[in-house]
Amino acid sequence: MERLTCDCEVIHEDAVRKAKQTMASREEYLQLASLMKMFGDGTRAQILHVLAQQEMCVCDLAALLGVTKSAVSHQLKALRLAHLVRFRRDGQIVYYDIADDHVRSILELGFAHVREEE
Amino acid sequence: MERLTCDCEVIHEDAVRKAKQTMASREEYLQLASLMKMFGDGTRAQILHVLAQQEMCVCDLAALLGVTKSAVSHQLKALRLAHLVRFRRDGQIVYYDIADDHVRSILELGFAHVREEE
DNA sequence: TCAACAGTTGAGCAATCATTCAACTAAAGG
DNA sequence: CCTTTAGTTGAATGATTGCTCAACTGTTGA
Repeated sequence: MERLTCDCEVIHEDAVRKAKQTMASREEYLQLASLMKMFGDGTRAQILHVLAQQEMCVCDLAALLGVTKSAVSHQLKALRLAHLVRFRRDGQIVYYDIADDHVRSILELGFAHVREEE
Repeated sequence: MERLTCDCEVIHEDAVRKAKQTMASREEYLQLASLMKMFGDGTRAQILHVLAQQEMCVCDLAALLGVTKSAVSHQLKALRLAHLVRFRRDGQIVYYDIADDHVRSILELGFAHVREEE
């Protein structure tokens, strides 16, 4: 009745109690996950890495990555909603770039990890 | 014929050329994405954050997160394959903890970003 | 005013994914 | 041995997701 999701008792009560104190809220973990999810796709990772070095328009990004403008635009929208990229319009052309330096730092750490392991 | 995926010409050839030089390989972006994907789920983010502070067994993790042992075990397997967690066995009990400090750094940066924005 | 082009959007589809359930392995204790 | 318990695994399922297609917006230049 009181525990629907776990079929076993807590084994180390003190460890669980201690963990509960340092643990963040479920809300925060979901926000963190949403953020990290933006880096968790090959196309988006590539877009972010390119934009971390220079601003670029949708059409050039599409040509660079070898995907349709539509696909890039969809991903850019997701990145925009996550506040990871900014954009400015110049005539018909929309230029995107990285919104803040956290993004660059996270990318660097990620690459460092990937390149170290085997 | 030569461009199947983009219905527009490259607008800024120099920008594209420059980007191509600093760009990593598709392989590397996919590896980066695989890594970041591990942080991109609420349950896994929570597991990683808890394990970043103390080792813990599967059963306690399940009770702490309010999910089944099976769910935790599946996620731990994914984290293991990504080399983000280690484990040791003591009798029937398996203790997990974070594999290296990169994980802690990435978590910290992520949390910093989440807590700053609005 | 209208044709052309950069970009956006939404529906639809295939693929991926997180969880549950049930069956399984492995270790401990009687 | 045999039972119990911690943990793993694989199949099944419902939800998410990334892409494509086609239709649309908005700006430019004739």
